[in-house]
This record gives sequence, C-alpha cells and structure tokens, in this order.
Amino acid sequence: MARKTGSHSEITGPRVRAAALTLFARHGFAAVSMRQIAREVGVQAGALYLYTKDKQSLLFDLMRTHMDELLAAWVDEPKGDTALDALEAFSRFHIRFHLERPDAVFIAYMELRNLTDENFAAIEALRRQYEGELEAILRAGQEAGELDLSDIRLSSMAIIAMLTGVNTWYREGGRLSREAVADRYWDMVRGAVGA
Amino acid sequence: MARKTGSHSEITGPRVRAAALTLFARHGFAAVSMRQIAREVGVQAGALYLYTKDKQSLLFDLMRTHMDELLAAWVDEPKGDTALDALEAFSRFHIRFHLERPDAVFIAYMELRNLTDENFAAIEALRRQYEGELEAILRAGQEAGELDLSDIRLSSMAIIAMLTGVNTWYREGGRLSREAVADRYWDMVRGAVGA
DNA sequence: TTGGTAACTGAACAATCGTTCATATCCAAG
DNA sequence: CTTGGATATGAACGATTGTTCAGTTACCAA
Repeated sequence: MARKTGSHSEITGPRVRAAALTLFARHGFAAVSMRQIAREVGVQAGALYLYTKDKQSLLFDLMRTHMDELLAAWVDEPKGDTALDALEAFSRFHIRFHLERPDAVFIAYMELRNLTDENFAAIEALRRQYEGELEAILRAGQEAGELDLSDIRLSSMAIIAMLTGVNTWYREGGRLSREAVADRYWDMVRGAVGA
Repeated sequence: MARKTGSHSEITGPRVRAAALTLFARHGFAAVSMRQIAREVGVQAGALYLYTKDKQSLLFDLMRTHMDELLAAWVDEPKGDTALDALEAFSRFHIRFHLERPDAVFIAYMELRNLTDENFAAIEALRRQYEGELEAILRAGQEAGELDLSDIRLSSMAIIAMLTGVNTWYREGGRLSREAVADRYWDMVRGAVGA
C-alpha cells in the first residue's frame, strides 16, 4: 500500500508544519519525535522527509518564518508622528501580534538552544533587528526630549520582556479583552519611560 | 573495578545536582541523557540512581529547591515601611536573586512542561505564592494611595516579567554593574506603577 | 584482622530515536 | 492507453535512551 486517495502535497506540507508547531510548543523540540508529528498529520514518519530535510530544518523553518512575519508586520504597521506615538504603536502591535500566535512565540523563545550554531546566528540576527526597531524609537524620543531614559538598550530589553510576558498569563475569554490588556500595558510602558 | 579511592556520597550527591543543573540549563532537560550527567560527574550512569529516583525527580528537585530558596530569601529580606519601599525592595531583591543563579532560573521557567502533572502543580503553587507576595505589596500601595493601578494581577505579572527579563541579556563584566542595572530597573518599575 | 556496608561498575534490557530506501500507488500529460 | 513523476508506505538501520542489577571494590567499625 502507498499513497492514499486524494492526498496532495500542497495540503500535507502545511499540515506538517502546523503539527510540528503545536507539538514543539506543547512538549518541546527534543521531546517530540518525528513519529509523533507524522501521527498527528496522519502519515508515516518517512513521508515527513518529503517536506523537510531533517528535524532541525523543521524547527529552523518555523522560527525563521515567525521572525520574518514579525518584522514584515511591524514594517506595515502605522507608527504615528511622534516618538511617543511610535512607542504606543509598537507596544500595541507587539501584544497583538504575540497574542495571536502563542505557539510560535513560545518556540521562538524556548528552542533557541536546540538550533545549530549557524541557524542560531540567523535567528539571533532577526531578533536583534526587531529589538533595534524599538531602540530606534527610544533614541528618537530621547533626542526629541519626549522620553527620559538613562539607558536605551536596557529600557528596550525591559519593555520587550514586559510586553512578551503577556503570553505567559493571558487566556482567551478571560477577565480582560485583548484591547483592555493592551491599554493597561501601554499605560505601564509610558510610565516606565517617564512620559 | 568499582568504587574509586576517596569517593564519598556527601560529595557525589551535590555534584550530580550541580551537573544536572548546568546541563539542563544549557541543552534542555529532554536533550540531556543520564549518561551525559554521569560523565560530567565522573561516574557511570547507574551510579546516579543512588542519588535520585529517576530523571524526572532530578528535575523536580532542582526546581523545588530553587523555588524554596526564592521564597525563603524573600521572607528574610528587609522590606521598609511603606508599600513603595517594599516594592523597591522586591524589585532589587528579584534582580539580585535571579542574576545570582541564572541556570536555576532558566530551568524553572523553561522546563515546566517536562514535569509530570503532579510535580507541575507543586511548582506552580510555589510560583503563585511568589507572585502573591508582589500582589500583596501592590494592593497595599493601592489602598494607601501610594500607587495608581488599574489591575493588580496584570501589573504584578508585567513587573515580574520585566525584572526576570534581565537574565536574558545581562552578562557579568559588561557595561553595567548589577547595582546600576537594579537602579535603572527600579526607576522603570516605579514609573510603571505611577509613582 | 575481619566483616559488613556504602559506593560504584559494567553489562544488559526493551523501547525509541532520526533517517534511508526499495517499493507501491495515484494522477496528469502525451 | 501508456508513461513518468509526485506522493506515500513500511520495513529496516545503527545509535541511543532510561533504568535495573549482579558483582566488585574501598572503607570503617569492631
């Protein structure tokens, strides 16, 4: 027996990545076997290798796709006129984007150590690029006298950590809507940068 | 051959935990084998089972010890008179404690999903207890009119995430001393809570 | 000096791992 | 109707996994 009726690669490929995303997020990259992923897709383990070179590439693809989407989405985001507007835009964007894809966020933060050196460097560069976007906003705000910061790099890391942290506790259908959460986080960010 | 000269269990036990801590933090629980831990200690894999019931217990012990130490250290910390003093004490304590044991912190945050349900519940309870300490401070500050918060639970999570984030970028011997870092984080926390 | 026990080895267990490959089936194009 | 490439199976590969255990050694108390 081989190849079931009506199966197509345009379907199976995305399903492999979707299954890997869910399973990696839930159990961790090292704890998930190729056979588990295959079972989730409804296929034998060998068939996965039609869609990925190996397990490492599967992880790397998920992470790079996530980072690419993050950077591309931020570029498209309206940023307002002042640095303070841009900071608000960044805060709300970051929360919205991260709450929309908790699995990918989880993987991008937790599985860095399971990347090969080369792949790690690539992802790290993209992360630095994203951090640089926030730093640029803070620097502009500093120079315009809108913000009061003693260390831009530190403030940038603190803000990102605070915003990303929303993923650890927010649950859909909970006490607060996403909008309300974003409002309150923006209040805190604004206070933290002295504005 | 068995039992090398001059070896003692009071020595080997802690060495097993120390090796596990380092290796789990570096490569992740699932990616580290009992044989790797044994090699680091300088012993055969079977000998590890004189010091731990199984691999899961090794992870759980590390995490529970870390959380116990965290809670005990906070109890002993001087907290000042006002809620604002207590918040400053908490912020500085959190940063100092976490920067002193990056491996344990990393494990406590990243390996929750590798705990059995029962062990997870135990660690989660301790984490909740620690979060509760901060919430109590915020609530007191709110009632005393020292702080301006729209949601105590949310503010608590945001502050902890921000403070813990220092571990992701701080490197010993870098541009800023631990003292300077704590000063700047406290500025940001104070601003975030509107004080 | 002897005996007992704590500490450890080294081999073995079944299970599972990532990956490869010969083979089979399906579908579309000629 | 034939053919060829795309899609999948299922068995197999050697390596490694967590864990157990009978045997061996080093040490200490008597």
